[in-house]
Amino acid sequence: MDERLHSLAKQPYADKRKQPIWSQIYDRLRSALDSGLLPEGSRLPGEDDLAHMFGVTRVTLRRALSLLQREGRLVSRKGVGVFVRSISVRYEVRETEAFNTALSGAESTMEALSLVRKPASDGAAEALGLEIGEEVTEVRFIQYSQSTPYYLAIKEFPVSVMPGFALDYEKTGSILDAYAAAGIHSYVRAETRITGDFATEEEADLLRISRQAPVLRSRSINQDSNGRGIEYNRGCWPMLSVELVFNNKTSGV
Amino acid sequence: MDERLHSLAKQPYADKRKQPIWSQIYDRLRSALDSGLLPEGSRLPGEDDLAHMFGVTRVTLRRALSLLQREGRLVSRKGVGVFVRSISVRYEVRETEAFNTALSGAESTMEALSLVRKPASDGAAEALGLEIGEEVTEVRFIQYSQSTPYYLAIKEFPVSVMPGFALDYEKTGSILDAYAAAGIHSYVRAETRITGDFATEEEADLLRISRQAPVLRSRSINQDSNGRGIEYNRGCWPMLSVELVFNNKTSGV
DNA sequence: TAGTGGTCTAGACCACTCG
DNA sequence: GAGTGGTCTAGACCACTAA
Repeated sequence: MDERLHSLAKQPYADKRKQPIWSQIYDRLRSALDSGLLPEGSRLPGEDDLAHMFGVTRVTLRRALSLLQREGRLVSRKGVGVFVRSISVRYEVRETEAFNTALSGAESTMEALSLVRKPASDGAAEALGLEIGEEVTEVRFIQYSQSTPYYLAIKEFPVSVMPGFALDYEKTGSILDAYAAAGIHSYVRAETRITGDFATEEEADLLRISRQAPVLRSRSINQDSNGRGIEYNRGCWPMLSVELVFNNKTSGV
Repeated sequence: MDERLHSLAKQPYADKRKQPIWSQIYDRLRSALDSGLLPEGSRLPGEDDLAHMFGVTRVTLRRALSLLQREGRLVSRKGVGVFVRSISVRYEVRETEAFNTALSGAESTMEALSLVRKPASDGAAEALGLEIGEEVTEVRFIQYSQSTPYYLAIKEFPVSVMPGFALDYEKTGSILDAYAAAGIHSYVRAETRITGDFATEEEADLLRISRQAPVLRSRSINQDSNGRGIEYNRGCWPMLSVELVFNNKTSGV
């Protein structure tokens, strides 16, 4: 398959006044990714080799690579190489369903990174109506699909509402069960706020995307049936790998 | 104020093993933008001058500039210069309110770019449950806030539901009035889908952002009180200039 | 015509990773 | 130590815009 990449690289360029060379290289690499010529997880040839193959300088080649990195299709690891990141499909995340981690037809695993008790963040305190300095149980999650990380979340649960959350969650591994153990059998996603941003260094490392890659962020509030705030959630996806779906089933206005 | 920019540029750089020079230049330019040293709409010195001021090559300087351009804080116009784009605040767009153009405390103007009758797009046909080839009235909008464009929209209204839309809208300039003229006095935002993407060339020109700048996209469906699809809307914001807010007022689950 | 941003080259040195 | 990606330089030519 190195040979096929060579033949892709050796084609003559179109008039560069119409489309810059770096953009043409980008197109060719993208087609190589789409066609499976460069399969997910595989390593690209070194930048020196690639630049030579495409008949350009490393600077020009890197311009094409960096665009693919920002899109989340490639990831570079310093001193190691450039790798194809699996992006496959855009996941549909239904914000209005019973649980916000619902995924459309893709097996996914949610893994807790940390679980600590601490004072509520400013955002959580305001959203949940907590006193200053009031404590929450903070859990950090990362979600994988086919071993590719694609979602980060920080959830805060007020200790005053769910004093046993840490134990309940560690025992069952389920947030819904921890809700139930605190006597909460129904809740509603009261508000969701969506913004775009660029990944922080930590987020980029965890999601295995390049720094400065754009991400979608959500901040949401869960309330129990009495309107009491029970969860504040901050989430983050690589921009191109998710589609958020909001439904209103109510009729009339 | 050129003098203040000079003094900002002439400060010595920190250890470049800790933070690359282009990143340090980025930080200084950003602080110049935040502090108002480079006011909105103003033109930056030429790249040759800036590079000389910061003691680096144009290539290095441009790396800092391009990041600010992708963020939508700067816009370059070939043969003219680099300008400060007003970004000011993040607009809150409440998707669940009566009308999706509701803005939080900012005077804004919506301007129709075009109004044509044509076969429904694939997305509209599927979303609104139209026959193949069924006609819609398509209206393209651009929304400004303080003369800065920040929202593009393409709306499709089925001719079968609102045969007089074009005339009604042109007469009143109001979508709600055109709804009413067709006998629709209440409707609901049935579904909204949010994705991230990069601006197309046309979008970048209209929104006055740089090419390859990330954008937030929405695709939404309006239904009348009988559940009939009456509008399909595709919208697009510069990624960093909007916050989308979704509320669920229903209690219980 | 003069000045601007957009592109590209041919080098160079560095920090990092891994065998 | 060898190979990798990350950064930076000092030039150059081009297309575009406006006076």
